[in-house]
Amino acid sequence: MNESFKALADPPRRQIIRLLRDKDRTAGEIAEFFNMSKPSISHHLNTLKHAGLVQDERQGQFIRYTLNTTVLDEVLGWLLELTDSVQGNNRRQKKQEHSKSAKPEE
Amino acid sequence: MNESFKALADPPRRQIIRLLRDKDRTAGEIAEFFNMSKPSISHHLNTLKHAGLVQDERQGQFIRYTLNTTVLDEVLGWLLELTDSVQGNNRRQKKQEHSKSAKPEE
DNA sequence: TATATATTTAAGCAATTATCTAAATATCGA
DNA sequence: TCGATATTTAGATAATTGCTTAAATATATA
Repeated sequence: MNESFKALADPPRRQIIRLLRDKDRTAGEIAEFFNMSKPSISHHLNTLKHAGLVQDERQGQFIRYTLNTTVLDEVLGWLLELTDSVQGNNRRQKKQEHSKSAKPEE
Repeated sequence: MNESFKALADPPRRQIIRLLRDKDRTAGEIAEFFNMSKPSISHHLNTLKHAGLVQDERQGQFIRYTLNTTVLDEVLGWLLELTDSVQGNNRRQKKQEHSKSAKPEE
C-alpha cells in the first residue's frame, strides 16, 4: 500500500500509468513520450512494477507493459473510506460524523 | 495535484488523515499517536496543509486541524478515471478499450 | 555466429525528505 | 506581567530519490 502511494507520487510515473490506461505499450514506446533517458524510464517502470501497478511480459525483443488496475482499486478504496466512506455521508468538507467500518489499517 | 499525491505518500501523514477523518484534533492530540517528536508532526501537518488536505484554525492556545476532503476528492477523481473511467467499463485488469473523456491532464 | 536493437543493471551524484534538538512565538491564567 | 503550556521555526544530518552515462543482458536476424 505504501509502495503504491509512493509510486503514484511522481509525475512521470503517473503519466506512464495514464499512457497504459489507453493501451499496453513496450518500454521503448513509453520512453518516447518522455524527455528522459531510457534507463530512467526503466527505473520508473520497475518502481511501478514493484508496487504492483503494472505488469510486464517479454515479447521477443520487446517488453510489453500493462496496467494492473487491481492495485489502483486498493488505493481507491483507501481514499473512498475517507470521503464517501461506509454509508450515508453527504461528502464534502465540514462537520464530520463518520461511522467507522471494520478498520482497514495502514 | 502532485503535492497532494506526495503528501499522501508517507505513512505518518496518511495516519494523520485517518485520525482527522474521525474527528478534528489539535496538533498535540495528533502527536500523541506517534512515536515521533512534535516538531516532526508539525512539519507533516504543514505538508498536509500546503497540499490542501487539511486546514488549521487557532483556538486559544491550541491549533485545531480538520480534514479537507475536497482535495481528496480530486485525487479520487484522478484514480477513478483509470479504473471505472467514464462509462461502461467492466473494471478489473485485462484487455482495455477505454473511451477517452475530456482529458484532465496533470 | 556476429551485429544490431531493446531493455535493464550498475555506479555515481545532486536534490529532496524525514527526522532530531534547540530556540522562538503565541496564548492562557495567576 | 510572569511562568507554564502548545505549537512552530531554525538548523543540522542521514536516508531516499531521480536522474545521468556506461556497461551488461537478451533476442532477432543476416
